[in-house]
Amino acid sequence: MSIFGKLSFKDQAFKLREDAILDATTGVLASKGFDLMTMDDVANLIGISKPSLYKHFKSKEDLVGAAMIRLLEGANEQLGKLPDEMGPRDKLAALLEWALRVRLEGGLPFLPSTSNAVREMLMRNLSYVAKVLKLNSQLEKLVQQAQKLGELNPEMPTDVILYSYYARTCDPAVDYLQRFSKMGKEEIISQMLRVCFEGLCKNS
Amino acid sequence: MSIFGKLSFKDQAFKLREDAILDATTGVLASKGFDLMTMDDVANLIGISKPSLYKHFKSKEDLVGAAMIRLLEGANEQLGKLPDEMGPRDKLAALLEWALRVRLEGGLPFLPSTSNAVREMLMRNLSYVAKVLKLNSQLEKLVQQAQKLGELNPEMPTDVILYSYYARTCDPAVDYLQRFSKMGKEEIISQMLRVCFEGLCKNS
DNA sequence: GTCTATAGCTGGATAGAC
DNA sequence: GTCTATCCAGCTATAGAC
Repeated sequence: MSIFGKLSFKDQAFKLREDAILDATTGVLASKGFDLMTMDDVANLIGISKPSLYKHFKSKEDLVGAAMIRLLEGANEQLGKLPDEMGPRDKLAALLEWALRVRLEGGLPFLPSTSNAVREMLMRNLSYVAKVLKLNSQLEKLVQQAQKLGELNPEMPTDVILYSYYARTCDPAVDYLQRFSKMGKEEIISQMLRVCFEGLCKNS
Repeated sequence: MSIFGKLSFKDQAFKLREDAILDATTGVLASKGFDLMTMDDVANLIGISKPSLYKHFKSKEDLVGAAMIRLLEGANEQLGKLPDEMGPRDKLAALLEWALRVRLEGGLPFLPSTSNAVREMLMRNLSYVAKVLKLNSQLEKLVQQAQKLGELNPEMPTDVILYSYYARTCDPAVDYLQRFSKMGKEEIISQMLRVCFEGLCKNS
């Protein structure tokens, strides 16, 4: 952020390295989860030593928080890209599709569905909380609009829809399908979208 | 299992103590998850020392496996209780309802949705795997029957339905509703059942 | 800034007395 | 079988040399 052109190289390099660290963190988190991820895992994966890692992020909590924040920023950006003429339900579907694709390509699930402790840890990260709240209010509005238009069930409480929507972004069925079925990524995504909106009953 | 009446008292007492240990294990697992659960947690909760705990279960993996096995046995028993005249879809709904009620009352989620490592650990427990396979084959049959009858979407792959069904038993939306909504247990259960079978769209 | 080395702690598992 | 006391591995985080 220097006003001198000279330093922006350094800043850029710094940013690149941080991005590489966050990539590695994301990968380890996706495969082992927070509790089993060690700082050595991350450091070794990018070929630096643990103390160097601590120069960039002052704690494990801080590091994981940064990875989650980057994910939320991606979601936010994705949401902003959607054309204005798109209906609210289609916007929700498109964002879910994006989240599932990220996961299927080795990224993180949107929410730490897993553990209470992880959730609480993230909630102590004010920067993370701010981004969650921002995204949440956008999504809540979309759900309400969709309900008014009859695109989503108007008789269902908004929070039931919203939380169930979040839950689909980290649905374990995705992992099972990826492991035990012959389906490809895109087919898994389209099936999950269908299950989410239509349920298990509907005859098409 | 002695053939002498005398010893059955001892056996019964032993069984009771093991049940108490498994209750405690279940409670700790439900609140902290596998990785953060310590043997001290369990031992302290029932007022015995760690070595005593190890007399009953030879490792943490063994202990958690036993708790999961007891849960699966409960599910199996529940399934067996359902009247024969009940349709396959209603049976699936009734079992899901039971699983959600167990969870809302502080029990364990059906699947270890969370972690890869936990799943692999359980898969090394042959007794657990046997029970999973047995339950799975029953549920798969029910899904197929329901699809034939048109009670569940016949055009959807059976494994998509089955895995999504499993996923609903550990749906994080339940936790969020319990924490952030004013809904009671029974209302949460009925809403989750509706979301599962009807999806987020359907107008009732 | 990067490393090697290590402090400090926690938690699984066990030895050995009673 | 129950305990106290302890071992040992692995992890977060840091000290201190270069």
